[in-house]
Amino acid sequence: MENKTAVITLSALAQESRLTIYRTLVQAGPDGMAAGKISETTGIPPSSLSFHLKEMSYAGIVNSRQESRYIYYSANFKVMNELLAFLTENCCAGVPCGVETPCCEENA
Amino acid sequence: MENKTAVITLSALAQESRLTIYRTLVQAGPDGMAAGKISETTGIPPSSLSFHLKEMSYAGIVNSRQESRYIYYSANFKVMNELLAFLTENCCAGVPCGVETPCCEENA
DNA sequence: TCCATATTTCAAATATTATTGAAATATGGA
DNA sequence: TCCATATTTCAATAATATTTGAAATATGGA
Repeated sequence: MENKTAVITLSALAQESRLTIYRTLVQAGPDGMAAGKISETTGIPPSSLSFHLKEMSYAGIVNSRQESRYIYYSANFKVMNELLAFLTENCCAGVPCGVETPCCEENA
Repeated sequence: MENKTAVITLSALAQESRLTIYRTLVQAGPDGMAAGKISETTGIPPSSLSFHLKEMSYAGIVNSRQESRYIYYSANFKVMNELLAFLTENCCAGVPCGVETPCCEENA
């Protein structure tokens, strides 16, 4: 991951509405949640929500799929893992240390 | 960590100059780097650098200490670990998975 | 096709953030 | 104290992001 890519990914999370949306989708799990339901759950008006989901899609932290009249959005764990790896890269200058941050390889 | 705190932490990283500064400090290691040297290394003018370091300090992702006429800034690994934990919280709805993201507990 | 509903786009206003030269402040050595 | 240098603050500008109602578009069922 490059610096610019990481900034785009981080920016997609560094905003209250979007972080709320992201965490709602993490909770919702791999099947995701329809846009209308996200709006209802978070209290974010549809047009604002759509704006933010577009940003998040562009950054790659969410995926979407259409199902009948609904569009389901879900968290993209693969991109999140890449971001975490980038942020901890060269951490401790290579010295091994104890912390382990498990994340969802299965849903990646 | 709360949603608002996480947004502040993420915002402190979600900007090209600041991510560059942060990664420079991660490379520099626990002893950190003097402000002037950071400016020189990254090409960010002193006044801009000062502005960004202030943001980063407020968010807690960097620490600083004065040494003679120099102020040394260093990455705060503890806060970064807390952020990573927050981002991966409830990941996979509790299902254990294989990815491990080691980070610097020793420098926390 | 027609309708109800789900979602997105548009547009305009508002709010927030970033940039940087110049001035101010702080520090320690001579 | 005086000077050289390190860093921050100020202030004005520029750039970017956020918000949301209304309108447009898309979808599938009747």
